[in-house]
Amino acid sequence: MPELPEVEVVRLGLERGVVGRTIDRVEVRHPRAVRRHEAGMRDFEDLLAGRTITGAQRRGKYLWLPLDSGDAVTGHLGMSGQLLVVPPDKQDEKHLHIRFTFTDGGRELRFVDQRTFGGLFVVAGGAELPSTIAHIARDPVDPAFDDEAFVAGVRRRKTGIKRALLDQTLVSGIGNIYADEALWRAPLHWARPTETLPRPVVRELLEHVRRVLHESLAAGGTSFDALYVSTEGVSGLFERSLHAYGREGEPCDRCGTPIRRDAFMNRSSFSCPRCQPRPRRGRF
DNA sequence: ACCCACCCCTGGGCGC
DNA sequence: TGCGCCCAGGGGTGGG
Repeated sequence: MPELPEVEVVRLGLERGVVGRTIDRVEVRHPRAVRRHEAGMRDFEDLLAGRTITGAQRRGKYLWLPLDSGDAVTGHLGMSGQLLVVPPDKQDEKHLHIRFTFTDGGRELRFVDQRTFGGLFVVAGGAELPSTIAHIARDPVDPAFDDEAFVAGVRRRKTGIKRALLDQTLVSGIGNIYADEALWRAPLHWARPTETLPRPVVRELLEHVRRVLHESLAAGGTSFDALYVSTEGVSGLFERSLHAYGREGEPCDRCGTPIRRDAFMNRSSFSCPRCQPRPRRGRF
């Protein structure tokens, strides 16, 4: 389940592995892997053949590769998407959906996705910021992220704090794992109403978000269910540093109380019942 | 303008 | 051993 640190690890791999290279051919093997591309998968293939990749960019969990044509190959890894840079003679992965070969005959770029929640598309003139993802907010690792606008935005919402953290139009890059980890560190209960949070508390929470994202990035990300790997196929090591996510029944690292799991938003929320007590009037 | 439920998908784990 | 069910969950969409 790639979130910001995992996607950033992939972006770094793309920067090393495909930037500056010229695409020879693109082969789409699964129609659903090409998303939001009106003209269809054949057009996707045709637009990319012969183009040179000039960069590797990221906003939140979205990635894009600007091309010398001014277009951009844009994509989201969804739950299980992988962008692998592998030797051409390596056996095809079971869920290999899109293959990019290059004019230099070197390593291929492969989009592999078991659950097909992810996908790629070409955005015309999207080299700067693809229009399709213009609604995605900057992420907390972005130097241009506006902390005070985020604080004000959170306090304007009428929702629970975890919903706000997961809202990619308010702040991007945070998914279930890092939301739970930041809330554990804060510590705040996931249902705490946003409008009751004092400014300094929101600022502090933002710092916890930043810190956990940076720490995870330094560890190569979290490979909780082995579906996330780098472009080189390497798993991240941050799972061993998680305090809340996936630790139901295990003792809280702060107070020893067993971590609880709540069903929420069709997913799980992990928290410490003692450090993160339920608010009296929470937004569940 | 904002909030939220629903749906897309596959494989691993588990109970019977 | 096999079947069916649940779970993982980001984000687009459409309804309220």
